[in-house]
Amino acid sequence: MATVRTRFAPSPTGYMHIGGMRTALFNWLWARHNEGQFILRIDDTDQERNVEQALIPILRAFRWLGLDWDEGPEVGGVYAPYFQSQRHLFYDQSKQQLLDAGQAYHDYDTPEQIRADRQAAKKEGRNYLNIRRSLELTAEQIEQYELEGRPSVVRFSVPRDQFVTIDDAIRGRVEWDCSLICDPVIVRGNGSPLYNFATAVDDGLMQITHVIRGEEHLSNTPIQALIHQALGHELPQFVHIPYVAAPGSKEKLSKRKLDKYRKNPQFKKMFDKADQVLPQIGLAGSRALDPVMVEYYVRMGYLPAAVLNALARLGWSLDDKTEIMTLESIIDNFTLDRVIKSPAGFDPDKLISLQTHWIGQLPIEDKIDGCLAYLVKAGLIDAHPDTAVRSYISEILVAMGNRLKIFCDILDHREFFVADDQLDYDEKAFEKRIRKTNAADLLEKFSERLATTETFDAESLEKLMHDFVETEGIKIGQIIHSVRVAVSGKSVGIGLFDCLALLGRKRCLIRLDRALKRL
RNA sequence: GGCCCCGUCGUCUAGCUAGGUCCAGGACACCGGACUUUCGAUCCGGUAACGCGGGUUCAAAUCCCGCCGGGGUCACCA
Repeated sequence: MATVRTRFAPSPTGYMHIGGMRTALFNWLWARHNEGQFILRIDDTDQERNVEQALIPILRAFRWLGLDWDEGPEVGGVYAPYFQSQRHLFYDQSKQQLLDAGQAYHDYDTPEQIRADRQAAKKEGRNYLNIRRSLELTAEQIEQYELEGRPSVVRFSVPRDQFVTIDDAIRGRVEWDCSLICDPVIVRGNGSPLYNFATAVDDGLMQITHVIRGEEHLSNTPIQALIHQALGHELPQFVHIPYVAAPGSKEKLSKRKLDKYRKNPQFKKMFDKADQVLPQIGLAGSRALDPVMVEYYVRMGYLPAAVLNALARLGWSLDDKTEIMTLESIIDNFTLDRVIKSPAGFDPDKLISLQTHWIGQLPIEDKIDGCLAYLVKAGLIDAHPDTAVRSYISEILVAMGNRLKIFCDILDHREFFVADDQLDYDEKAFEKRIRKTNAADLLEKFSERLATTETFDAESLEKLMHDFVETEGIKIGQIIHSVRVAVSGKSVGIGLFDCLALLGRKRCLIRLDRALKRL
């Protein structure tokens, strides 16, 4: 059996689409599962801008997830070049082959003519089929046109008396009536090839065995199949996987609908989080960074393992139970027959839950490193923390437990890093837990206890609290919330005694005092 | 509108190829309870789905037909 060769062919857009990443992942997975090759090819036939620049975020996304490519940019390969913009020779050759065989022709129709044809078809309510006027031209007329320098495109000549059939690995047998298919333009007036043509030429030349792509490409598959056929290529196995839909919808996830997504309840959380975090770490607002891009997850502090796990579960499953999977396990078990047919809505909540799992698996040192980056960027600690700082963070992380889901969540606990006089108070919490409850008296007394107690670890502090409550003859709820707000500025957070112990006696006393003075 | 694809809890999905063990399983979310300290933490529990209508059959989520619904795509973009 031939070696499995899959490919992902991104257009250099300057960012990596999360749905595209999922497609890339499936291609990579299938190649790795079969010990075949995964090729990265850059579809830049229509690129005016700086391709190299636009490619950086895409390659970075691949590297971040640990998806390596056997052939492609930077690594080369026997089928080089891997940029379509550098493959004109091949396209010219194939174009000529088609032209010579009468399977393609120069079309001299003007855009105006074509537009008129389309409108006429629409008006009459029939399917638009291009009119092959240029085929009626005499040799003299063509010569005349060429002399005039009249522009022409090259169209592939669809055999209108046929049916094209493909046997898709996921959809099964799909058939199209060629008499309904327009002759596609394969080469522009300026000589550059078009997607459907370049793709078929390259997939054939590069010996691609499996074309795994989003279902949205199903409709241009007959054209590619026809071109393969005309070029004498063996047809690759087509694998049309369901596209990734926006959360809670069946619509394809699209970068153009960002404004709409900001209102999507699930996506909204992600946007809000970015709005809150990014300014703190010196990045512009989330306008430049959104959850449709892989970059978002990188910058927010998600784990590759989590994103990989979530992406793999979008349209694919191992069995009826397994949710948590390592990349190795996914590779081992990844088969095409377990890919689902219907669109898969991207679920941010599921991602978070997977992320929570994977971050929980991380060795503490890695967790520290992950959080450190955010603390440094936010200016809360020095760039080169000593071991004391590291172990302080370590203790905080232990106390946080699964409250830390994403690395940037560490910024929700600024209270452990800011100077005592810089601590911000949540005014609503302060009002409710301190001002309204007339907590001043109790806080003062509690403060005295803290000042005199011998040991200041979580356990003894808890004991101290219970003693205090008993001697004062109050309920614990009457004091504990006030203390929390006084020392941390907020009403929620890690366990109170862990919080007090972490801050240490001195800071607790200063903060308690400061809170009292605000009254 | 033409062509094509899809349709199981709110969401991701298992089951459908070889009909019964499925009054449909798991996970996330949600709701509730517990933890005589909060919580977006932890533990426990609960609600919740085979789009509709016909067939075939002793038996259908699973097979057949029709309908309805959703989506993708119709460029000298990829």
